[in-house]
Parts: sequence; C-alpha cells; structure tokens
Amino acid sequence: MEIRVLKYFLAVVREESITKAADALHITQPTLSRQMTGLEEETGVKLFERGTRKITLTNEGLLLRRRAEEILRLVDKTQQELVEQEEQIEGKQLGYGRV
Amino acid sequence: MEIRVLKYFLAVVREESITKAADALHITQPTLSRQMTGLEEETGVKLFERGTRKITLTNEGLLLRRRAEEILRLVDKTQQELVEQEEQIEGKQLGYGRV
DNA sequence: TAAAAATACTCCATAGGTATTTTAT
DNA sequence: ATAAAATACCTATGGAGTATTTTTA
Repeated sequence: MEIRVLKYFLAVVREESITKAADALHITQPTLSRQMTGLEEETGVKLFERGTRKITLTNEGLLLRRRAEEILRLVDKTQQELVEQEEQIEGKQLGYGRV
Repeated sequence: MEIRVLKYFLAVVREESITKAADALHITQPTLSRQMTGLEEETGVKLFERGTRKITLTNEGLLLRRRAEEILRLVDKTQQELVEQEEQIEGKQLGYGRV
C-alpha cells in the first residue's frame, strides 16, 4: 500500500468514476484501472462495484476511504511541519540549505 | 513521500546506520543511501548527521520519526481492519472471493 | 586508516501510455 | 447503442544491484 495509490483511490471515490478520476489526476484511464485492481489484489478485498454510469463503494471500500483520508491528512501535516521547523531552524543558521 | 521509504527511514533510525538497516531490510547500502538522500531532497530538510560509526537524527529527523511511526501504525491498522471485515463478510457470502 | 556513506555505472520491475476489446445499461 | 472499465502491448522512469571512491572519527 503506497501513498500515491491511496491518493488515486480517493480521487476515484470523489469522482465516482475511474475515467473522471484519471482525468483529474492527469493520468490515463487504463493506468488508474490497473492501480485500483492492484490495490484490491494487494488488500485482498473488493473496493468498488463497477457500473457503466458510476462506481459505488463496498463496505470495505467505505472503510478504506475513512482510513485513507486519515493517513493522507497525517502525511500532509507531516510535510507541513517539516517545512515549518526548517524555516525556524534556517533563522538559527543550522538547517539543510544553510547560508 | 511513500510508505516504503518511511519504513526504510525508521529502519535507519532503529539501526543508527544505513549499512545495518540495509542489511535488516534485505536491500543494499547504496540503494538505501540513495533513498534517504531522496527523502531529504523531497522534504527539503536534513534528517541525519552522518558519521563513521553511527548516524544521529537532526531535530527534523526526530519529528519525522514520530510522524512516520504514526503513519505506519495507521497503515498497519488499516490493513488489519480490511482483513477482519473481509472475514466477517465472507461468512455472509458477500465478499470478494465469495463462493 | 578503517569503518561507513556516497557515487558511477548497469539492470530490471513497474508505473504509465496508446489502441482496442469487453461489459453493463 | 453507448459510455465506462478492462485488457494487450509497448515505453520510460526510478528502484535496486555491483564495483568503486570519498568521507570522517
């Protein structure tokens, strides 16, 4: 399970469609279709019911949606905190790209 | 930032050495060295002070350690929950690999 | 000087693309 | 009939390996 794929998954959930999500992510429909199949194989659960008009989440899909949101929120927070701490330390001349 | 790399990072923290962590992860030292450099470039912060005997974490490294532990705990929990829900649903004949 | 990390290559796995077929309304 | 997903096949990026050099207690 990778962060990139969890972002893909949430895009599919948001758009209720692999085709629309692929467009939003600027990747192609087959690539996203394969990534979602891969996620289902890896986790061992069926995440969506595919239809011609839209995709609906299974109970397992609903569970993963909640967790994926939590995980990605934490990842974003972490990246934000690192930038903030870096700025603080830069002011003390101790950081990475220090002068 | 990918889950695989966060696992690598925590191994380096645990072993206090890229060489030892690579060994524990069953990958080579240069691969892990590059992944850690990549993580530092991607986040924009210096994570370790490299020494000849062992590696020490910077303040940013300490921060990432805490967050990476949180993130990986959530990921593990998620995978566990998916397996559990799957088992429950299999009993109701509604799951993925249903009979 | 002797460990550990970094670099210079090479290779290969897989993310990603295009074209097409299959599926479900 | 048609819109969406899946599949087949190909390309390219980057993860990973071996050999070697550079760094720092």
